[in-house]
Amino acid sequence: MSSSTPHLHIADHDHAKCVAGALAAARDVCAQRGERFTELRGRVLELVWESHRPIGAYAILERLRADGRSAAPPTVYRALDFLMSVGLVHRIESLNAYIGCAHPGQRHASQFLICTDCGTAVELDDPAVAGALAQAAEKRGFKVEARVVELSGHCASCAQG
Amino acid sequence: MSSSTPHLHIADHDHAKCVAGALAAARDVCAQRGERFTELRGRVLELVWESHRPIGAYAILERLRADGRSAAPPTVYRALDFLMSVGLVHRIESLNAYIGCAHPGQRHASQFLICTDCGTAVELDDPAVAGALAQAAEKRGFKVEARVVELSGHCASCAQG
DNA sequence: TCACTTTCGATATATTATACCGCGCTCGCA
DNA sequence: TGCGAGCGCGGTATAATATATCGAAAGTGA
Ligand SMILES: [Zn+2]
Ligand SMILES: [Zn+2]
Ligand SMILES: [Zn+2]
Ligand SMILES: [Zn+2]
Repeated sequence: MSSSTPHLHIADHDHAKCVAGALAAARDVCAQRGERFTELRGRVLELVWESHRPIGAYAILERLRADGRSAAPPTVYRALDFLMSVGLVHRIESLNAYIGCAHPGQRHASQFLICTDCGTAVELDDPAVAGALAQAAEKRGFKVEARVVELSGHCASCAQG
Repeated sequence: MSSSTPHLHIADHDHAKCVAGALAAARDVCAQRGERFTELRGRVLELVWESHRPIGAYAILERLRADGRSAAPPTVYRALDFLMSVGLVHRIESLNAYIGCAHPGQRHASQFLICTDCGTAVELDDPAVAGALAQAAEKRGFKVEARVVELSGHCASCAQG
């Protein structure tokens, strides 16, 4: 009910393939890094990829419980922390929510375009933005370790679909 | 104790003047917009400007109580919401904290450089960054309404002062 | 002074996140 | 094949951040 999906404005796509691809990439990344891709971690990643909208930790928790599984907040946060540590999930700071990484296994910057109408978040890896940020920081002698770049507004479809 | 100030790496400056300037600008902004700059709002703004480090809502709350004033969380959040609504304070999403705006009363973009060593946050209004972001969004037909740009790392002084 | 609006005090509660403990499974290795 | 070290996870408790709501007080304009 509350979560009946507003139209997904991301160009139509085969979302099952989308999720399968994410899970396959996850297996690869973990194998390469000698990390364990457990059943729980897989399920949490799957839930994060349920849509292209950022999802909150407690929403993930509810879905785990709906699976019949016993779960508490640490269950979710541990899995999310792991998935973030290996670069499979990003945290959206302005929403306290999590989203699957669009470029798993690749070194990349990310910038998010978050639609406040349909809720979707698109991850960019825009070199001009990354470059401008790097220059701005360097100019002030600042050594960057982490970047949060989140633009909120209206996606192309919602703005005037 | 816990909050004994680590060295402030912002180039030495007369911070009293810094705070006084912020309060004066605040009066102007509120007068221009027909908003009331109450004693509480002034005190909260002063506390936000206590240093150039982002400060949490509950830290502000403690200081209000230390003044002998009765205060609860809504006291602080109302004042912060007001100050943000008139552009005198920014929220740092990646820290759940608040900082005084460096360009009150002016239309500006802002990007923050947050030092994880000394805690200071510097607000930039870098046109190249703003331009690159605007272009990246426009290219995808995205209408931007709000921007969160926060780089964490080491400031020039801390990196190798 | 009176009606109206805004600000504020106060209480309760929601939402997001972490600290900690102990068990059992996995995996490397003898 | 058995064993120990470490990791992942269930479970409980609690911390940290934020909002909903209501009524009283104070400012505002007529
Ligand atoms: Zn998809
Ligand atoms: Zn949209
Ligand atoms: Zn100053
Ligand atoms: Zn520093």
